[in-house]
Amino acid sequence: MNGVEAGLCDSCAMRPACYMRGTHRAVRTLVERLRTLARGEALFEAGSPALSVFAVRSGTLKVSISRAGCTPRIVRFVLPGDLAGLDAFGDRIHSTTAVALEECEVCEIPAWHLELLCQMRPALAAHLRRLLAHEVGDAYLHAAALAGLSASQRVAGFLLGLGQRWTARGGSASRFPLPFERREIGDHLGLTMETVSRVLSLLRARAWIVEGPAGVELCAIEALRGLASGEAKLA
Amino acid sequence: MNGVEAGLCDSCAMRPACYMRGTHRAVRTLVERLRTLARGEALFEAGSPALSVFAVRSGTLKVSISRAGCTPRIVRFVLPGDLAGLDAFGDRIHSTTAVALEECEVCEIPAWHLELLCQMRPALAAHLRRLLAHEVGDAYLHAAALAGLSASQRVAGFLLGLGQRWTARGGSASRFPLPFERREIGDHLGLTMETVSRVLSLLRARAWIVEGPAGVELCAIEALRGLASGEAKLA
DNA sequence: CGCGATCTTGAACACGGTCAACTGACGTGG
DNA sequence: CCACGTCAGTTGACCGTGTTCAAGATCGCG
Repeated sequence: MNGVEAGLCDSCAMRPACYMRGTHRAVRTLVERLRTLARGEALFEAGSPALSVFAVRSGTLKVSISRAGCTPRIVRFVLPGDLAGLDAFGDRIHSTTAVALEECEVCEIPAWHLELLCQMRPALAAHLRRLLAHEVGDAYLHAAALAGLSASQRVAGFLLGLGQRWTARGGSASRFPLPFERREIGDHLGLTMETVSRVLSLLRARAWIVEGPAGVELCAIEALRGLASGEAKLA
Repeated sequence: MNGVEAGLCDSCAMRPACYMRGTHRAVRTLVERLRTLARGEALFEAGSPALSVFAVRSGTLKVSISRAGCTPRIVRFVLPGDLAGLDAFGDRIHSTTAVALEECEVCEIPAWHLELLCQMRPALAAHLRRLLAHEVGDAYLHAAALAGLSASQRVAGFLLGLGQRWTARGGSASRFPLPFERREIGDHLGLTMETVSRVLSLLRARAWIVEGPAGVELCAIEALRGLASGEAKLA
């Protein structure tokens, strides 16, 4: 728990700030504690006070928002290295719920601590603004996709986007885990489980993807790109 | 241009920071200059360097994002008092385009100036984080609406949401200008112009809204709420 | 007055949702 | 060890919402 772990922290969004790096003095750590979440366990829930920001070391989470009277919609998936709970900087009340999709390890960073640090290190404050601005941009792109793309475009774009995110973490753009249920993918893309299943079945039939226990492999990235951009269709 | 204007600045998102307040020393102003935009003119465009943040004094803008190969989608509408161009804090390149829907007056705030000020005034930095976090939350809610709501729910929710935003600015929740074309509303809600027109026609036929040259009046807020939440339907 | 842009309305179609049946994997208990 | 229940996923048939295409209506403005 003291000292940075090789690999694990390399692509963490909080790396520029994290005190753990290279020190063994627990008292100097930015991270209050390491939390472990079991599959299905909530990291935070909408409506609860937002006191901390979380950096995910391992595992994936889904972040969802519920509107009165409809099923919760997943606004984003959190991969290792991502932050969750940045809405702590809003009204100090979480507007979203984050649930672990598998066993997860997260660093809990008290918001007051982070804010204090921001006052002393302008670069950190700027970094945080950058992360926030990036999240806004991502949300806008997602909304645009929901508003304008067909089911198969959304699914293809989703897979390609995941690949991109994994490469940014030192993984492969074409082979990565897919720890989501069909329903969860649908809740993220504004589709039903059945539609997601149908599209994935077609992609498999075309051998553009292969699904296995370890995740998914994108075998025809270019074809998927054509599909996502609308140049090609899944007749 | 020096000194705050009564009313105009009262509900500005930058009010806690704005140097104009109560001073006549032009050199102490946070605002670099006041820009006037004609209808249709762009405040900034996607891909261009993001050097400033803008506070809108009067007029409304549309902020849109384009994905390759499809028509631009409007991610939000900017009302007087709102900020535009907060994505300046991301990669220093605008990811969106902002276009005036009518004659607009905006305060241009250089990003470097704002950042400098943030270092000296932690409260301002926190305020900015709050604005950013709020924008994330709004974008998530919008995405959830696009993913899960029917056409009439979206339109009703859009009108109610606009009313809310106008009340926050000291206006009326039930009578406000509607300077958007059908097509623009559709581009925002993920619908076609025709569908927006049909829904609005039905709302007019039910006398739940009245449209005039001055804008729109919501005559049956409760009915609209029921529609937006899905309890009622526009048969 | 006449042109163009916006808005409206209608009719046919297609995409994705809904409902339902079936499969296969996994875990529990007889 | 197999029977059973459960749950995720698959696949099919049907249907409804919203899109598409097309024809007018309305309004602003030269």
